[in-house]
Amino acid sequence: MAYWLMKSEPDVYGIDHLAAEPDGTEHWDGIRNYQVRNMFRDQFQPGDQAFFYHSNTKVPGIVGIMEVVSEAYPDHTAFDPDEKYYDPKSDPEKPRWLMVDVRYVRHLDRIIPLSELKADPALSEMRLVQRGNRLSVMPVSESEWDHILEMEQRDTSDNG
DNA sequence: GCCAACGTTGGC
DNA sequence: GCCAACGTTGGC
Repeated sequence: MAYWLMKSEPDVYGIDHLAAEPDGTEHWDGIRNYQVRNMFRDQFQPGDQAFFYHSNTKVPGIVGIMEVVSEAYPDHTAFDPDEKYYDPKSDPEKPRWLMVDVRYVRHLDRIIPLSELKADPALSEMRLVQRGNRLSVMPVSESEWDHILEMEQRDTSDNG
């Protein structure tokens, strides 16, 4: 089983949107990056776990956990001219872009902000905290995953 | 809103 | 195949 981190802007589609879906399940569409497409195609498996990360917001950070519940399949939004991420070069006969289904698992007990992830030496190898990283989906190692779940339980109050 | 960093496109 | 121009991402 693999671990992932997947970014979304909460104003567009946040973890509360996913939690409110029927069965907490929705497809993760709109990916138009080849590295991510290849990860979907070659590495994503049902049962994989993923952090839900809120980007482009006041406090960017990890807010919850979801589970991958499908293998990769064609992203149909690429075929629809009315869609924001329409790509005329993606042929339905030979789809260029893929998506996976994910299911809401839970919110974290607290948001773990990017600033805290960046400050933690144990996470210095994460793509997320490295300069100029622009991937919206990236792998997380098992040790990083476990470490972040330990951070979740950490008391961050000043005199706690 | 700014802008650094990066991926993609397309002329040559 | 090179690389400048352009568009996008996303933290700040």
